[in-house]
Amino acid sequence: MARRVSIMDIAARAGVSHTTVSRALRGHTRISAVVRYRIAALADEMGYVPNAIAQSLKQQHTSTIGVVVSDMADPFWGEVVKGIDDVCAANDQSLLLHTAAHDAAQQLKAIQRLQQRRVDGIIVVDSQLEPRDVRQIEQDATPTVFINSQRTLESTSFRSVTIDNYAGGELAAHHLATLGHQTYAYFGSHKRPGSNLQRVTGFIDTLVTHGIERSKIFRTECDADIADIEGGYTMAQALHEPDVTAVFCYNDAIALGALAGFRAKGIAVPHQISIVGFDDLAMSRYSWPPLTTVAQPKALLGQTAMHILATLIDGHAVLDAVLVPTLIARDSSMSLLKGLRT
Amino acid sequence: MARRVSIMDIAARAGVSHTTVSRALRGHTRISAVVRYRIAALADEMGYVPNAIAQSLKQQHTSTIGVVVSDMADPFWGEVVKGIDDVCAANDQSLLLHTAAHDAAQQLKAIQRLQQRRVDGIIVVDSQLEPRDVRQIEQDATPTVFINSQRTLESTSFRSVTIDNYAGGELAAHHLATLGHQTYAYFGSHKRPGSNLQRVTGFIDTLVTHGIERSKIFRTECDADIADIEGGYTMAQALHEPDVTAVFCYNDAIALGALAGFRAKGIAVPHQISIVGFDDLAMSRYSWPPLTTVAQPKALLGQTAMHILATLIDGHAVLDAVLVPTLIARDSSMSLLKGLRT
DNA sequence: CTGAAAGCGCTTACAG
DNA sequence: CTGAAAGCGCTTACAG
Repeated sequence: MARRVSIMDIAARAGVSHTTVSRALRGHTRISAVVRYRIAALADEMGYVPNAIAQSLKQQHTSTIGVVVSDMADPFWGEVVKGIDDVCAANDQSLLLHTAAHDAAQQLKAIQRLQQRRVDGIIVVDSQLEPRDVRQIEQDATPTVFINSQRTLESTSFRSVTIDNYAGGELAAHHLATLGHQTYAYFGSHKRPGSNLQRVTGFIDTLVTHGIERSKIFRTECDADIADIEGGYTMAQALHEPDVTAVFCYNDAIALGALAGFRAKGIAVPHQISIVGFDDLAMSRYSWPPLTTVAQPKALLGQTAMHILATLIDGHAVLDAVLVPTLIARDSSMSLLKGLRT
Repeated sequence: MARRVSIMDIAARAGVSHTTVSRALRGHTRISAVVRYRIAALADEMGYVPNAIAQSLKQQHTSTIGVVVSDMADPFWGEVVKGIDDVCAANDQSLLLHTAAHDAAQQLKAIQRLQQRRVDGIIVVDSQLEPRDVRQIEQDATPTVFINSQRTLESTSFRSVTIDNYAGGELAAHHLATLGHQTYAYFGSHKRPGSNLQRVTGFIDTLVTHGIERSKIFRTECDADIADIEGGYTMAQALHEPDVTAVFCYNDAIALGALAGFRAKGIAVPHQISIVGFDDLAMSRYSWPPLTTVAQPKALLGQTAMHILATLIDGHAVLDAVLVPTLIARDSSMSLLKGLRT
C-alpha cells in the first residue's frame, strides 16, 4: 500500500475542499455540474483509486462476504462457491475465502479471521463446529449461514441451508430396490460424519421398507485422510462380499473411484454391479459408464445461502432452508430382473 | 458491522488509556506484566474482536492477496489457487477472490476492484489483458503477477509465471510419434488463444521433425462458450478423418470429453485412437482408460507466483518464472507399431 | 452549492 | 512503563 493520490491531492489541484471532492466523486446531488465534471476529469488524470479500506472504516460495512471452505479444489464446493460468487458479483460484493480442512479448530480460526476483517456476512460450508464453538462465534454479531453443516446448529442468530441427505439416501435405495437388487454395499466417508450418517440411514431404512434384510447391506467408510476418489477406488478393491450387486456411494468422487476400482478387479459396471453416487458433478455424465446419481442443486445451495445471509444482514428474520435432491438415472445402474438396462 | 467493543471500551474498564490497551494487546515489550495480563483477560471477557480494517488503514497494508480467476469451479485452477492459499495460510494472509470469465474487460474490472480494496498484491490467472490494459492497471503500484497469461506481458513492474506450453506440445508429439502414429488431430480451445497456439505449435513443429507431413495433422478448436468437457465430446463426435489414430487435446477436460465422445461413436481408446491430454487433473488417472497427459505442476505454479509476489511486495527485483511440464504415460495412448500398449 | 469539523478504530512516534 | 496527540483516507451531519 504505497503512497497514492488521495482525495486531498485532488482537492488541492482543484482548489476546493476534500469534502467537495468526496461529494463530487460519489455523485452527490447538490453539486454544480461544472465542478463535478472537473473533479472527475482530475481524478481520472491523476490516477485516483478510491481507498475502500477508509470507506469501510467510515461506513461501517465492507461489501465483502467471507466464506470458509474445506477444500479449494473440490469440484462440488467449487460449484457451490460459484453460486455464492454469482450473487456477490451482482451485488458488487467481494469474496474473502479462507480454507479450513474438515476440522472444527481450523474452521473456528478462519471464522474469527473473517470477523476481524469485518466482512458483512459469513458462509461456512461443511461445518464441523460443535455447539460450544457456535456459541463462541455467535458473540460477534456478524451474520452467518451454514451450508450442509455436519452438525445441527442450535443457534438462534445463525441460519443454515442443507440438502435433505436422508431423502437422498431414500432416492438411491428406492431406485436400486426397484431394479431388483438383493444385496447392497454403502461406500461412505469419515470426513463428514453428519451427512454420511443421514445418507446411509435414509438408504438403509428405505431398503428395509422394500423388504431387504439388514444383513444384506454391507457398510464401509474410507479413511478421513485420503482423497475421496482414491477412497472409492480402495473400497471397491476391498469389497469381498460376492453377493453384492449394488453400491451406493457417499458422493460422486467416491463413486468415480469405485468405478475404476471395480474395473481394475475385472468387475463390470453395471452388469455385475450397479453404482449410484451423490452430487452430480459436471464430470459424472462423462464417466464410463455415465454415473447414476442423487443430484444436489449446487449453485442453488450457494444462492440460497446468499439470499438468507442478505436478509440476516438487513436485520430481518429468516428460516433455515432445506433443499431437495433428485435422482438422475444414467448407465451405472441397471436392472437384474430382466437383465435390461434402466 | 454493528457496534462492537473497541479498544476504548477496554481502556475505560481497565482504567488506562487506549494507547496502553493497544500496546498490551500487541505484546509491546515495555509494558508491565500485570496490566498486560489484566487487559488480555478483559479483552477476552468483553469479547473483543480487533478491527482489521482500522489496523489496515493505519498500517498501510492489509495482509490480503487478491486473485482473479476465470472460473471458481474449474478443477485445474482450483489446484493452482490451492497452492496460492497454502502459502497465504502460512503467512497469515487472506485471499480475496474475484471471478472474471475469459474476457479482458471483466478482468480489468476485477483488478481495479482489488486495487481499491488495497490488497498487498494481486495474482491474475489466465489473463487476456492487452498491453494497453496492463499499462492502465500499472498506474496503481500494487504488485501483481500473472499465471499462465494468454498474452506476453510487456511490463516492467509486473511479473509472470508460466508453464512452457510449447515444450508441452513437444512432449505430446514426441510421445505419440515414437509410438508410430502417422495421422493426427489436435482438439483445441478458443478460450485461451495464447496457450492454445503455443501448445499446438510445439505439437506440430515436433511432429514435422519426426517426419510427419502437415497435411496429416488435423486441427480443430471448440467454441469459446461451451464447457471444455462438452467441447471435447463434440469434437470427438465431429472428427471425420478416418486415418487419425492419435489426438492431442488442449487439456484434460477436453480429453475426458473426447474419451466419452469416441466411446459414443464406438471408437475404442486406445486401440483405435490414442489420446493425450494436458494438466494432469486429479480425475485423470481414474478415467477409463486412465489418461496419458502432459502434467503441469499446479500447486507449484501457485506457490511460485506467491513467492515472486512476496519479493515484489518487499520492493526487490525478480525474474519471470517458466515451469516445465512433464509427460505422464498412462493407458489412453498405445503403440501401433507392434500393437502393444505403451 | 460548499466548507470546517468530527469521527470511524486503530498504531506509533514523541514526551515524560 | 504510560499517556496525549496526530494521523491513516474517507464520509457526513451541521452550518452557512
